[in-house]
Amino acid sequence: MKLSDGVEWGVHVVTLLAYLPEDRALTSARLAEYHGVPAAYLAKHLQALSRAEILESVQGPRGGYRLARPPATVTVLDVVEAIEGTEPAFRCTEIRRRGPGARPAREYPLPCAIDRVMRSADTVWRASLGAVTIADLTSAVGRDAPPKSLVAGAEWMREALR
Amino acid sequence: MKLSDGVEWGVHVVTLLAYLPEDRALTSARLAEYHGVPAAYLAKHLQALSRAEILESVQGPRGGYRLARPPATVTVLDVVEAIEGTEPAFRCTEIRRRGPGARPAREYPLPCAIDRVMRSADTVWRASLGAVTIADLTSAVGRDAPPKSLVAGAEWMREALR
DNA sequence: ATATCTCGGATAATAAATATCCGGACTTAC
DNA sequence: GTAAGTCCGGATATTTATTATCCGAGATAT
Ligand code: SF4
Ligand code: SF4
Repeated sequence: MKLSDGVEWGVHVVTLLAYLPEDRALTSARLAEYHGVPAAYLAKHLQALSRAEILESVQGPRGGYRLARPPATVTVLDVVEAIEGTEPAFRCTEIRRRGPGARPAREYPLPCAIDRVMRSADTVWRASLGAVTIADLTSAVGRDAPPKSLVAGAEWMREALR
Repeated sequence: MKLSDGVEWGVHVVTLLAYLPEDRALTSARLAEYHGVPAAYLAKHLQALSRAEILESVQGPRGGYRLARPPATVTVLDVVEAIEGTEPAFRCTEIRRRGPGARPAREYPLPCAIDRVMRSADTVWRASLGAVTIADLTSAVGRDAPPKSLVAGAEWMREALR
């Protein structure tokens, strides 16, 4: 069980874009450069974020990606689900219906006890991620990132916007 | 993000073994037959459960696997971690230390905000799984499995034990 | 109008994780 | 003592995830 690398990238990208001036955008190549990750694969995840209405893309010269809505209305869960998908980590294979004790499907209560436990764990996991917004992250970054890093980041963004 | 199939199998196996008479054991082949899953692969997961001290193996004729401790002292989390491993689904790649804003490692607080969110979600997930024991599952099964299935299961076990 | 820049999607190659199989070591019952 | 039966660990195959490359459609600044 492992989350895709894209999840980390996605959260970072969205957080960075929260610092972007309104009405500007950053190109996928720049975003990849900033984070030091493979551009092609990041682009794929950016498309997913775009489809999920978390980012919006603007084409042509001076185009790129920017946030589609205010950081306070986007949760970490939104980003995770856009990239990783929404189906639960545990998928029942109905193995109880294969063995010697098998019965017709309608005799089984759904969902079974095991599935209930797994689902409930999945639910609290998602709830926990859903309780934090991107706005929360940016304020945390402002609080505990190294100051010099913030300055360098701001400088880089000025440069990237020409 | 997807849990290994072995997790479902493992939970089922441990639950079934809770019904096994003291001082007997079920062979991995029988367990695979009962659940209708590939024997060789199930065997691998059983080894993991054995290493985790959840099952204990007895070799030679009349050997096989049985529970290593009472069902009430084994949580679903124990089984999941034995099979799936204990490391969190989100592993930080330290991408913030690759970009233009990069600083020497000691300037960064650990863990960062994003990692904290992910860790905390992982923690509640595990806590949720850790709150349910195998004993809880067996009583749930007794409560809502189809009666005919229980009878057939008991019959099968009698036969399997010769 | 047009030349240029960007995303969007499809395709292919590579790497990694997962699922499967097999032969050897060990234990037990007789 | 011995032979049958079982687990154990490593080798193999299959699937999935990641990375890289390409071209077309649409948008925009000039
Ligand atoms: S008992 Fe539950 S977890 Fe197991 S196969 Fe049936 S529905 Fe799935
Ligand atoms: S900011 Fe946090 S999640 Fe991102 S790379 Fe650094 S430690 Fe990992």
